[in-house]
Amino acid sequence: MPRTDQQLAELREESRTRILQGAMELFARYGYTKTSVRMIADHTGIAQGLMYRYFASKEALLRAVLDSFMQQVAQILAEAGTASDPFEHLAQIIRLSFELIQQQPDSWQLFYAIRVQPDVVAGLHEEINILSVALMQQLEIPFRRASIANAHNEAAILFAIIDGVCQQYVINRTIYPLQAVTTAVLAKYSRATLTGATSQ
Amino acid sequence: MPRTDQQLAELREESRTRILQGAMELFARYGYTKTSVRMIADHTGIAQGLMYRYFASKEALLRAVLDSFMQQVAQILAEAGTASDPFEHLAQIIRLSFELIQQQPDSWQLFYAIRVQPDVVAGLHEEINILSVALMQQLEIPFRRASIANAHNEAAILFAIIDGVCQQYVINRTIYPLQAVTTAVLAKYSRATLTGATSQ
Amino acid sequence: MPRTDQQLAELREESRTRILQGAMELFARYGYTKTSVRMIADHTGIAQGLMYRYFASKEALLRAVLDSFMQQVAQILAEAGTASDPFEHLAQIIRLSFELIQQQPDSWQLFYAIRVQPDVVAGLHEEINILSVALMQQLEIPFRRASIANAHNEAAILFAIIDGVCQQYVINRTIYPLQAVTTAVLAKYSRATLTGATSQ
Amino acid sequence: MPRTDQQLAELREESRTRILQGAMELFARYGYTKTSVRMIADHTGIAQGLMYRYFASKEALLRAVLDSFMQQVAQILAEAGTASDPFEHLAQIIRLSFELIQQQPDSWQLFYAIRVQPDVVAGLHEEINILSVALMQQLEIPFRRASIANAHNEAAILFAIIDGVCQQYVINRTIYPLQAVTTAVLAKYSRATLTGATSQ
DNA sequence: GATGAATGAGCGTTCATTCAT
DNA sequence: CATGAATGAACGCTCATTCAT
Repeated sequence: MPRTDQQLAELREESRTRILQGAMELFARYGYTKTSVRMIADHTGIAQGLMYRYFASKEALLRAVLDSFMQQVAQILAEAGTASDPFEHLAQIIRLSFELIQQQPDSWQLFYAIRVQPDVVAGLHEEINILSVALMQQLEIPFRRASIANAHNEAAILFAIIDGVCQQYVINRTIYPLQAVTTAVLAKYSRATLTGATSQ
Repeated sequence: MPRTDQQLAELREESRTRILQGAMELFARYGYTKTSVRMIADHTGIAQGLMYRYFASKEALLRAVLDSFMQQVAQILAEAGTASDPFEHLAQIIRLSFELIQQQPDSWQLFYAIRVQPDVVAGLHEEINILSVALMQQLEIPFRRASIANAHNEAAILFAIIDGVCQQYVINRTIYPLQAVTTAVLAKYSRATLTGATSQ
Repeated sequence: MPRTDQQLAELREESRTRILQGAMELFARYGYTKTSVRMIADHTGIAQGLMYRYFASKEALLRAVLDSFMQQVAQILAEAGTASDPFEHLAQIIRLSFELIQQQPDSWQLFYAIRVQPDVVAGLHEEINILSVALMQQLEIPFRRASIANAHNEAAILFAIIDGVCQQYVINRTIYPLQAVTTAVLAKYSRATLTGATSQ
Repeated sequence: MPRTDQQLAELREESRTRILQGAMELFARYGYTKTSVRMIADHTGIAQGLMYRYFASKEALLRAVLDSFMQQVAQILAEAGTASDPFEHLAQIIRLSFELIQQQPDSWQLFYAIRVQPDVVAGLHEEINILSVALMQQLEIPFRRASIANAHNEAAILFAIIDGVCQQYVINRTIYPLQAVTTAVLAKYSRATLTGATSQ
């Protein structure tokens, strides 16, 4: 008895997700280059050939993995600013960012690695830029709401801090003092500091 | 008649440099993995086999490329702090960093790519860490001399800013507003701001 | 529709056998070193890469070839001594040995070549020694049963004769008078000679 | 001041000998395939290119090495038979053979390895055959002088014994009981045994 | 839809040989 | 005569991709 279209669609969706999920894990753990299609097949329990029904190539799979990751990140950060107080909003974003990096450092490492590699995935650059711009705009909001001068540049600098700290952490997870730096960054972006108390 | 020792040494030095230089360019442009030994040979105009007279392996070549780069960077930054005024010192370091990234963005891109890729070169992580620590210590000096509280964390944050900004620039050279950000960072680390004038 | 497990097993078995067989022929004909993986692929009509699904390396393939050969030899010689009379037993072994060398001289040649080459295959030496010792022990039995003095040394000498003759034959198949030598060896190890009739 | 022709000839001869000697050592120690031309150059202290002035190729060098070895062996064995008594003559040959193998097992191992390898050196087979035949003829003499029946086959068998024993020894130098086997072979070819005393 | 055996281009590397000096 | 840097064909091997079932 043939399956209904819906059943087929579900089957497809499940396989696709399984591959995507498994690839994400392995790419994150071993890096894109060192992860072979066979490894993905073994890890996910599907046949090698099947991957090519869902993704045109290994590179396309990487793209899908990164798309999924970036979408996730975009969504999480979009939901970040619930605080009405702009300084608290800022603090939330900072805290959230450093939590995210701790939760799945491997994925971020993959992202960072691909991001600096020119031309590994055609067209990915643009997407990454879109994400970056979106994040920076998110970041700009609280500065603007707090009437901080030069909100755009402030956002760029905070973005750079977060980026830089996250990357240092990812590279050197055991040693990097993420807690201390988090505290320091929060202090630097506290109401007291930003509104000009004597010491920052 | 055999060549003299000096002729030989010159010949060797020239070939070695040519390979190193060409490899640097290609690694930076296409990434380590996507650059094949054949490509290096073709690009530099030497035979494939010759590379192995000067470098034990493709990996050793990468190491040499990175070592050369890191040594250069370490030296430049070590000579950065000539100003007696700690705030000027800070400004010098910031300016210099952003100049360096503009001067050879390809090399930095390669460096950033390798840095987040675990295990591409055995033992390289340690070297990179040593460099990072050295740079952070350089950065700490002016904060300390300026009697800024929590100099260590301040250095970490400034380091993150520079790292983050440089990486953004490298990824998106044409669009990233490096000038504006430089100015903003300099303002943020000016005497006026750090010693607590009303607005930062 | 995926193949059934049995179909798969058959497919695999056929490929494996084909590679093993082809490798045996080429190794025997050209020697291990001069036989390239490409040659084996071309000769057997399979793709180069496929070999590595069945054998971990070219060396592993050689090992498999030799193991298969040695196992065969060990089994054949183990079944050699069916005669109740020790002298007839001896004669059977001698005849059988010289028959075997005629039946597959190439395989023996490969075996002899590898045997004198130290370190071509790690750990193979021990296996070869085990086989040698086993064969010598086989050889010792009839001497002992015939109450010949110094059976151990007699076995060593007969072993050397067989080895020496086989090797000469293999090197120079067209010219070496294997028949005549076989007859002479049989005479030397006949009951009459061994039990001390006037002439040997 | 130009050198005289004779001086040049001596220079040539010395270089040639040096290469030949060094190659022999390395071929014997590591085997032909595993010895690179560079290794020979380093070992002998001459330039790589120089080898090609004296030998057309690495293979030609091997040929020369083996020629030299075979010639040496032929000469030694030719001088072996000084005893007037044919049985003593036989004993001398046997003893000498087993001494030779102990003196330079590496060289013999090289010889054995090349000998069973088809086509490694073009035309070498014939030379080896010539040597074999010469040695067998040497061996035949005492049998004939002792009026042993079937001297030709007896020589073939003794030749096989020596060959087999030497090879076993070479393969397994530390374990093979060369002394005991030597004694046993000498006993087997003693006057008493050959002329038909009761036990062999 | 799913399987995994099969393919073959391309990789990093070695090394006998050549050649400018 | 002697040197050793330079060459490039060939090696063993990997792995993204295809295809028969």
